[in-house]
Amino acid sequence: MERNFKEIEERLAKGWEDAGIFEADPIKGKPKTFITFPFPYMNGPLHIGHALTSTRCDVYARFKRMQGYNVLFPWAWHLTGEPISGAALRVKKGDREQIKIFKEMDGVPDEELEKFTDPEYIASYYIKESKQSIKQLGHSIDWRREFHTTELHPQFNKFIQWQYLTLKEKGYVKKGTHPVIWCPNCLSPTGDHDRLKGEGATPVEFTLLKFKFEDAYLPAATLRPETIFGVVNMWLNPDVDYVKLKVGSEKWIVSRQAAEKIKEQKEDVAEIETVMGKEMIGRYCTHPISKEDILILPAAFVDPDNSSGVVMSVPSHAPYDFVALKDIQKDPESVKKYNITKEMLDSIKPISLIEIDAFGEHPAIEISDRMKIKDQNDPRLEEATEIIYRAEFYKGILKENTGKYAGMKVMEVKKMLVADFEKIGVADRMYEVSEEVICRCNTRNIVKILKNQWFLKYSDEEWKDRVREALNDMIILPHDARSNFEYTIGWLDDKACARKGGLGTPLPWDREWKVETLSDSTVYMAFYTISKFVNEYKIKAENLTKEVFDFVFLGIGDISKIAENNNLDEELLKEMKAEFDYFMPVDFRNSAKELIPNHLTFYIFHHVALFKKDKWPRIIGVNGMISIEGDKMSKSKGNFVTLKNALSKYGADTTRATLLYSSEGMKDPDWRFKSAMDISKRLDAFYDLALQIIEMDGEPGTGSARDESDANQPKPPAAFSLKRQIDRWILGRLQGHIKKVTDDYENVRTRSAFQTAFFDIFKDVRWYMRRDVPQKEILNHVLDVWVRLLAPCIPFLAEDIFSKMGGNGFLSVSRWPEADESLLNEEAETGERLIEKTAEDIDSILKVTKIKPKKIVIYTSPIWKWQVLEIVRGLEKPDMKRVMERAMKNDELKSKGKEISRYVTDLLKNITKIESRKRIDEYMVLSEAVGFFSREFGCEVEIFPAGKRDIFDPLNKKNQAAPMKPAIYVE
RNA sequence: GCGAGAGUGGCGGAACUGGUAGACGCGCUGGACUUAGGAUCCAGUGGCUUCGGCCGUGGGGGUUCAAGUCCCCCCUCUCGCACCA
Repeated sequence: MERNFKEIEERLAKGWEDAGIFEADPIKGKPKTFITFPFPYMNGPLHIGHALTSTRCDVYARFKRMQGYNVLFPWAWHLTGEPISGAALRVKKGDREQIKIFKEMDGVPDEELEKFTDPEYIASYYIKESKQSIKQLGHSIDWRREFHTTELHPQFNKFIQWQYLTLKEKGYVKKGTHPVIWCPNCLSPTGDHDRLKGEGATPVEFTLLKFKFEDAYLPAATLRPETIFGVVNMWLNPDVDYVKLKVGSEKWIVSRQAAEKIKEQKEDVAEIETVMGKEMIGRYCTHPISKEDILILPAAFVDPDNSSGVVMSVPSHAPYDFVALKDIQKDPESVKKYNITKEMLDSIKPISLIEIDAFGEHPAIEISDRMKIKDQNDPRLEEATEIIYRAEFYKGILKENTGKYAGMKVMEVKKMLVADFEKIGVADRMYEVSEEVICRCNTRNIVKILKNQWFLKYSDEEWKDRVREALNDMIILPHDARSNFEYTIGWLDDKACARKGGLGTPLPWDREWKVETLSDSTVYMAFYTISKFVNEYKIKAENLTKEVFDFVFLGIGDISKIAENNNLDEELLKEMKAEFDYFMPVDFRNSAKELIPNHLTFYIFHHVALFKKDKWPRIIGVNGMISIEGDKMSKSKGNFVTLKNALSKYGADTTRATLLYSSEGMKDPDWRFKSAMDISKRLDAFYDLALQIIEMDGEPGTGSARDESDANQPKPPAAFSLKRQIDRWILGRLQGHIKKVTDDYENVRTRSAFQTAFFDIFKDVRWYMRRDVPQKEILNHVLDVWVRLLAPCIPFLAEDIFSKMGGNGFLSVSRWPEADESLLNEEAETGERLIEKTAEDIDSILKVTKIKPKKIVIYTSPIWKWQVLEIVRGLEKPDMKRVMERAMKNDELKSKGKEISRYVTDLLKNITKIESRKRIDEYMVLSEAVGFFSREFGCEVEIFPAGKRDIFDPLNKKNQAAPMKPAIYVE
């Protein structure tokens, strides 16, 4: 029969939904498992990466449900942040790129696209579509608890406000100031992914050293404030417009571009007038420390876009300065127009202030000579600067002329020096981007100091300690990932938790700020436990006050008063609290590994801050990052695989199995079209085999295994006839598989689980059917266990086969099989191994001799060889002498000294190859399999024990017979 | 640069505490069954080979009776390093 996955999947999804089997309510005394998937962001359709992570959650949910846990697996949607509202705005403006993404990548039809100017509409569109996909994918979700974030959901909004009010109360939220990369056009911080250029760029702090110039200051920007002691001239760009600024009570002269930055970084800044660069050249400013006159010289290399546009010159330690100065000194004519004379130029001499072993008096001069740098346009100046900077920073020591800093290392003195200079009003600071940043809106970005920004105090050591405590009690899967959490907790610093743009929940005490996306996704799982009531009873947002949440989540307050104050039924309030108490904490949460340094760690932080210890998270699972055909998945590359497309192409089971089988641990899985096709074919084959078993002759189809009292428990196998080794073998193997698969699911090792539950059992069943006439009852039982083991991975197919077997109710809520240790059968295992190996050996003999066999004779090992083998195995360091000593003590062996020594020599040669199997009665095992051998090779087969006298043995083969390696004669 | 993970056949990938490397799947080769087969079943499949073996887990050293696995050095790839979902 054809496997029509569409028909099967649609029918069963509806069946599950109609029966409501995935809806979970508290059941007294029944253990629960609470599983959550990080709610997806709805600015586009779900993709195959979401599906990987969510399917891992669903596998765990289905597994635990079958194990008898009351499993709650809810779902919600994340709308917080800029992208949805940004996209809506771009659609409104007719942005072609954006419209193309919606149309071509996401497949949004034109009539829908028209409404995409509204962020709420975009969200609702994708929620609808995604919900459909998740249902189709067979996730066992309790949809009654569905919700979405931001103020678009007033009740959830209240929940986040409760969270933040509580955090603030506890002192985990504070006000702060912070430099960010800022787009002056969008009027918002620009994150990495919002940049056309400058990914990875960060704000860098420059020290401004203020040189008095007439009634103002020239603030020279530098990363090397200690070199102030070596300044001999000043550089300004003659072709640049400078601006005189009022900065507080001072006046600064900086480039026009710098003025715009300073406005974003300082208080009380106003522009006074424009000053042309060339007007200032040839005049003198005053050194802030030595008070000496410093000549201002022209320099084209001064970039008005970089920091203040004012550069101090330290030719002794800065190659640029040295080379530029030399260029001018060589050609005094060029600066004559600024009224600069040769004498003025010649009086400028480098001042050395840093001592370093690798260089002499003037390192910058030395390196410029060494590298034969021609002039200030030489591109290698960059490299020279780098070399000197590094060498001096790590190894340099300040000289006598630096006053109180003399003798100190450069790397140690920086901070102290800046602090000192700031104190005496000589230094200030400004921020600059570490490299050019261009926003997606095509605007060049600057650094802005955000004031009155709200921060989560992740730097708090006490908080961190409690997070570490929580982490210690948690299970991290895979275990390797734990160190990533520890590392993250270590470096985590205060984090801005609110933004001004995009969608979100306003901070209750400062409503112009909205809780940003990584900060409103940390404890929302608690909301699932009450969203059922919110949805069902349409509880109003205004009734969800802080005291209500305090009561439900923390057990604080008097229930009657709270009920009255908030117009809520007391019973309802009680039920909400009971629901929370029952289902919390979250037992299992899973996501991709990229979320460890932020979301997953924040998740622990907030739980620890808000809830009692018994509500802290239990297990976190992580998986790798998915790629498509070996490439990173991205919309711009056009290799974006949506869940919807995968489902329509391959169906749910194939999609699930392909994902689950694609990787394990932290390895990055790769989605390949071909793998999906392979899996699909294998599933077809499995379906055929299952139907074949069901339709086999024998007891009518109900063969497997139910009893009325416990509808879905597999039948105790003891009732089967286990006379044949092959029957004992397959049941024994099955127990081993049950144990392994159970352990794999427990640790969410889906690849291993699927390997065993699908392929390994498949292989065993094939062997069973080939080896002898199969017993229908046994196959029915195997299939019954088999579909249970597969149900978490391929729920539709497993469920369908289960129902075709005549199973009662739904497999999805049937019992998980338990391994029956008493059925593990090493003897049968060894026996089958012997048969398999013997068949292989005969095969290769036939191949080499090219005989078409008329008769095959198999000679099994004599007992004494087993005995000798056991002696060898029993010795820690076997050698000939010790083995023979032992053997000669045995009366049965004594008479065979010569033969034994020959055999032992052989054994010791291949000592590493000895299999440690228990002795079996080979003669009996092979005799039982005579039928199998004759069928396989199409001829008469005889078995003799090699130890027996007077047996048919024309080529004297029997002496070669050894344990697990019978001798073979073919004619 | 820092932290984490990884590098194994033609391919995807196994190998838990060091113990027959390449499980399982794909592909390929041969065979069986077939009106047919892109179906199914069976067998073979790391390289070299004078057919006795020899060499093989990114590269180079080391520990051990025994190393993909442990130790040291180096190379390459992936993810993360925050105001972004």
